[in-house]
Amino acid sequence: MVNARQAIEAQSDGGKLLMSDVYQRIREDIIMGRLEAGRKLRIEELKAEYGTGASPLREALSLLIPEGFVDRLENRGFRVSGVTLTDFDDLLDMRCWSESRALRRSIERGGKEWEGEIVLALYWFSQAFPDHDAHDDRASERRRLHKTFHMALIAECGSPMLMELCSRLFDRNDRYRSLVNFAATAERNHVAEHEQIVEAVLRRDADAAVSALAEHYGKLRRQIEPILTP
Amino acid sequence: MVNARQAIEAQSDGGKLLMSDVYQRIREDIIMGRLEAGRKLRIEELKAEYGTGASPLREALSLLIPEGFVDRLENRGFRVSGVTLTDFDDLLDMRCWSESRALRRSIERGGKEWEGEIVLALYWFSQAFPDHDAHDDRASERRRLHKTFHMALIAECGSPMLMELCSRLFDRNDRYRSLVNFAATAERNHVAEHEQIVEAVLRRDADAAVSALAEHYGKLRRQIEPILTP
DNA sequence: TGGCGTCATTTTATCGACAAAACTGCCATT
DNA sequence: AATGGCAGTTTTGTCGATAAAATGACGCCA
Repeated sequence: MVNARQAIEAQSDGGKLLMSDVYQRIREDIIMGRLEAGRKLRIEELKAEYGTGASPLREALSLLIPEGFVDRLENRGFRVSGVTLTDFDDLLDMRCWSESRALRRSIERGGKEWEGEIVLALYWFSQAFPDHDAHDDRASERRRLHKTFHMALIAECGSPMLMELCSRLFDRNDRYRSLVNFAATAERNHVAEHEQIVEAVLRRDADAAVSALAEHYGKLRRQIEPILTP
Repeated sequence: MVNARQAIEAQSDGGKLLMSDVYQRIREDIIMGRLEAGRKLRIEELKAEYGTGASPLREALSLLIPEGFVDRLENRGFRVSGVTLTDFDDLLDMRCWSESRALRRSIERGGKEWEGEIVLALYWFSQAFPDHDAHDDRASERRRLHKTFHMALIAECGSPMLMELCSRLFDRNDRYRSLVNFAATAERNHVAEHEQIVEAVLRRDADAAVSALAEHYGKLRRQIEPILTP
């Protein structure tokens, strides 16, 4: 769970705060599965791992608690929050209806430049994809492009709160994505799935777009199920 | 055997950690408007006010950031996040559709004991209300009973995440509620508004319940508007 | 008057230290 | 063999001190 750091550090913008840096690194490490679910987060260990003192660490972990990535027990420290099939199903349901709403409103409100952003984001994502590679920074970059695409879809929904909700749910979902191994992922044709959504969006066919999106999100469910049922 | 420790834990919520206590106090102070929007939160001031060191304070404030109650600027400290009409409208919209969903699902799934909880919560709320009083602890108690009632309505939606979302939105909304003075509040017949919702719920009339709920939430909009338009 | 650099003061972010709590391994007792 | 203390070790939560950054005051000069 260590050395893919430079890329993320470089991207962390303006962060003269030691704490912001460690926050983003821990967050990404949890999302990418480098810090596995349920793992104890001992302050001394993290100090060595992330090269900082206890105060920035504790602040960073505190930020991650309301986001649902970290749990805390009184006098028993921090740990990475768990992943369960029940939680995933809840998440999937939340995502389907909140993004559906956001997508419908974007389709109503979005103009040509919105369409352009989507097409562009899809292009970059599809470029990144064939080059599949389980190596950490590649995976991080792919995740970034994937998120950029999905956020572009709903960018014109007109509600900052709804955008933030979708963003948070997306990141929580990526914890589950990182659980499926790469072979399984390669079975799906991700680019085609996304193209299908875009095609419906460009036709301004909200119903088709929403159902393609739901279908897209639902596919991970079938990959996750065998992993989380013991 | 009930030992003393459990009793204390049960009585003081989140008990032994100094930080949990200060977290809840600051949170409530922001929601109730005792810490007004935009106000600078200097650590030294807070140390005196809440009687603790810098570390618990910074952790508590960090928890409040993702919840949207506190903003942070690099090397410029913390401040209470702002309230605007735009933000309120976004919030109102989010609340209407997320609680509508939660309420519909509760009406589908909830049983007799769910109905009982609602009736009970309404009873306690209506008891607390006529005794109106702008005094702080009364206001806090009324807020608590009001929230208990609304959470009881959606308690059977079956989605922990949706419940948490509604809970967070409710608390953010209460910041706006605390802006309207008590005279204005007294003009409304709060108990009647809530009874109307309950009546529709007990008839299992989801459409009527949802629209009564939306109507209820919308009423604050008219009270807020003159306050936030300068 | 009004903009600008400089210096002193305040405020922030971080570190190291310490008391209290939790965990661990061991031994005696049943 | 299992249970229940008991001491030693780790780990947590909090405090005070300190360097870096921001803020504010003041005088200088156009």
